[in-house]
Amino acid sequence: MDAFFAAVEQAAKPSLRGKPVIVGGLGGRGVVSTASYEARKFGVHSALPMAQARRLCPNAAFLAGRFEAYRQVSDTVMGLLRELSPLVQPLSLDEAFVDLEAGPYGPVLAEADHETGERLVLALAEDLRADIQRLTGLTGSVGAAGSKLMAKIASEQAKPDGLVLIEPGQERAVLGPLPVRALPGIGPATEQVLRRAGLSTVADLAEAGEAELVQLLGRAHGAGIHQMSIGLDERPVVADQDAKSVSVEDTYEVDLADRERVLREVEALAARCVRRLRAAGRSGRTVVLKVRRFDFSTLTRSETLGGPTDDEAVITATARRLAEQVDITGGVRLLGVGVAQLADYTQEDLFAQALREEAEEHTAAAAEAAAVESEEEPEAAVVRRWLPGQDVRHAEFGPGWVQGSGVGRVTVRFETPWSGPGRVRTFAVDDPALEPSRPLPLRREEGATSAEGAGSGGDGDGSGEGG
DNA sequence: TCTGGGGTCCTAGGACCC
DNA sequence: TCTGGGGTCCTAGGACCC
Repeated sequence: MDAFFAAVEQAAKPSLRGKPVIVGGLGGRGVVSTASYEARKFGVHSALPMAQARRLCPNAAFLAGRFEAYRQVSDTVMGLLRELSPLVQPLSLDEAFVDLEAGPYGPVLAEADHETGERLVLALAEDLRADIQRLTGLTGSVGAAGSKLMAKIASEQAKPDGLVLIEPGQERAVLGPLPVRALPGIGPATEQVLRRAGLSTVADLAEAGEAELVQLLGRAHGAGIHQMSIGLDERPVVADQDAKSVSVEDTYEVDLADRERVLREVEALAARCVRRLRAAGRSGRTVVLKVRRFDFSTLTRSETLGGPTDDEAVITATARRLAEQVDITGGVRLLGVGVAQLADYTQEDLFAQALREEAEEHTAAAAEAAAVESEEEPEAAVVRRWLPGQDVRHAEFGPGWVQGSGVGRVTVRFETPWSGPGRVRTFAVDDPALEPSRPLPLRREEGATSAEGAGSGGDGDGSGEGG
């Protein structure tokens, strides 16, 4: 999908169509997740610090992500891919490999002569792009080729809103002139190593040979890069696999200096991590703590337990213990808690879970009773956070989205994916007529089906982060 | 006003075991 | 009694991807 998150926002918010839109972390330490093509003209791109993006493109709409909406659209698109073949490998919400040979057109493609097969692939791809456009209003780009490597390269060349087919036999001709960075798996560090060795294009890599690349990059990486450089890629398309780890992390607006505060945050992160773990129906054996210090130096500490667990008390205590051992002098900008070595539920887990839930019910009931008796603690009024881009509904004015918020006011634009550009109104942040709402489907017809689905989103709805 | 969040894979050293 | 040789597991770090 082209500029996926930003494109979903433009589809959902008619007033933003044709305008620069930037989705990402809006805090002082945020980075750009996706910039619309209008914003890219100003030099804004993924991973750019948001502060720089604001300088480069001050008139853009800056929005926090709405992952439930992106997941809905993603489900629709992935559904279209599965019509082409059951063998679909999603790489993210907006990208996937499809093995056409494994699908209904496989036998036809195998029989067809070269030219006929090529025409069929092109027709399938154009139909797919049209279906995506029809069902979501968004554009996607397709790369077609004989391997995952070349399909990926082709789709990059096709963007935005295009289709590129690379014929078998043309691999080396296409790859040769590209910069080494075009190969997946070559990032900034590898690029530097290669540049120092005088290798800047893929053709240079092919010429260098496997021995030299292994020398420079190590056994696995070097051999893999060499294979790719000569257009060889035998990796199969593999259907969606179970996650191997689950983790949660937060970067704080201001570095944490206080040990007690760090420990409290670690416990909160561990609780969130456990919620995700359990929502996925998994348990884990290794608990990982991640700490990024004031100077951006990052360390991890881990502990492997005797067996897999999804017990919040166990995971929280382990994370806490790890956090007690790290030096936080100078301050901490990020904390993270993860669980690895995942397994599906075990009997012990279910048993421990039942015990704990029972205990929790007792303590919760007791706490409630105590709270009632001790005549209402002055529960700090939960100040609702209105995030730019967020979906809301007003009792009188209907559905809209938060355009901005500050000094006790929140500005809402009232429009929907199928309305024209809407008008703006301002309210007090605690206006009872205004409430957060779920994303609207981009097309009126679908939605009932795709929005509720079989809960494939896992952590998307229901389980919410509480308040 | 530098540098998110959620992942995957690889490497390397030490412990431990046979 | 200066030195083995694999294999596996654990821990830590780093590169990379979207």
